[in-house]
Amino acid sequence: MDEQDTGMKVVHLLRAITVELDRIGERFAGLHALHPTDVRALICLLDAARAGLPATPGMLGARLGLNSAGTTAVIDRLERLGHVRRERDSGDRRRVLLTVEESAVALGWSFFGPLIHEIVTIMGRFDEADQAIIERFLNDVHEAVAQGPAGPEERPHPAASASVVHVHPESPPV
Amino acid sequence: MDEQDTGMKVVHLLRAITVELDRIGERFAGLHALHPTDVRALICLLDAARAGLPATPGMLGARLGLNSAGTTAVIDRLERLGHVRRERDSGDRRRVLLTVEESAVALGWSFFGPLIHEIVTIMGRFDEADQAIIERFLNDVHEAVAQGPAGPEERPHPAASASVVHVHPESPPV
DNA sequence: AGCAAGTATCTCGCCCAGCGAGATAAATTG
DNA sequence: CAATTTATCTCGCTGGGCGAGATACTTGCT
Repeated sequence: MDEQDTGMKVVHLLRAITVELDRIGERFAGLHALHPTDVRALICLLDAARAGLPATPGMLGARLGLNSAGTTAVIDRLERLGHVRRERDSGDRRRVLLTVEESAVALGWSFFGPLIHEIVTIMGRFDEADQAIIERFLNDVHEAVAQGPAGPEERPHPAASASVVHVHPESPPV
Repeated sequence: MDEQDTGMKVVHLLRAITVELDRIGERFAGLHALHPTDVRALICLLDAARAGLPATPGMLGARLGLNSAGTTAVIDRLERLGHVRRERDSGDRRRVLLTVEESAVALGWSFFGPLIHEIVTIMGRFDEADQAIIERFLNDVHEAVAQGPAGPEERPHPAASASVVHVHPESPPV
């Protein structure tokens, strides 16, 4: 087999995995009366919590590519379901801090736990050297996708990039 | 480092890659006056075309988890933009066959081409044995995610699963 | 053949997520 | 302490997607 072919096969596998993970997220959303956006928001808030960073509506909206109105709506929904709580920051009283409730954490684990366990198991079937190779590969891919395709096409603010995007009326393909 | 830790690191990398690929898809959508759903539809149609399978609205709607009304709307939008064409199946005249126009294929490559090239390049930096390991790993992960998390929870029709999902009013989290 | 049942797609009317614009409240600066 | 900046929320609107039903064609039954 040619190296290019293996490369393309890997590209398609990565895309297929992405599609499936999206589908799983949607299923999770449907099962718990959430919208896909709400799930993304929860993931974002849990990431922040794990990293020990304070989560605010502003940061959440930027991360999700929503404007302030939409962000308020997402938080309203999650709060109504009891998954997050708003608290005024006592230091800077303009800010609202978002904390995820225990229920949300448990909810996430109950759904994604088995899948995570499965992937850890798959990793366990490789010896340490091979695990290192896999990790290196994924790291490289992550770096590649993190800086976006087609090189630095445009990235005004690293955080709030998705809010407005210019549209080329008719960009001639290739 | 402990094996579990490496496993979890890989899980987080996979999730991060998924998030970034989603973001890239959204950016692509915004740049070309498409909705995320339209992009997913194009990917789906291109996959079918590459596999040599006939694409119909029914199959597309099932794949995207849309009902028939939504499916019609997606196709209307793509057709209006000149990315797909409807053709009556001469054999079974109830059916409509969808063909993607050259413009759509070129469009996809112009955006995702560089990213694909980058990943192929990354793969090229590994020797053949390591490439095989990476491919095996991704294959295993793909199988794991393809059959969904938490085992066979429910899958009435393998195709049209996402259309209706039962909601447990309050499933107690583990 | 001819009619009932099944299948693939489309039309109509509604709901609600997200957007743009603007309001409010608190911190910072001169 | 007024003016400006920052963080969040409220209001009205657009449009993607849904449920229900219509339409057109195929297949099965007698």
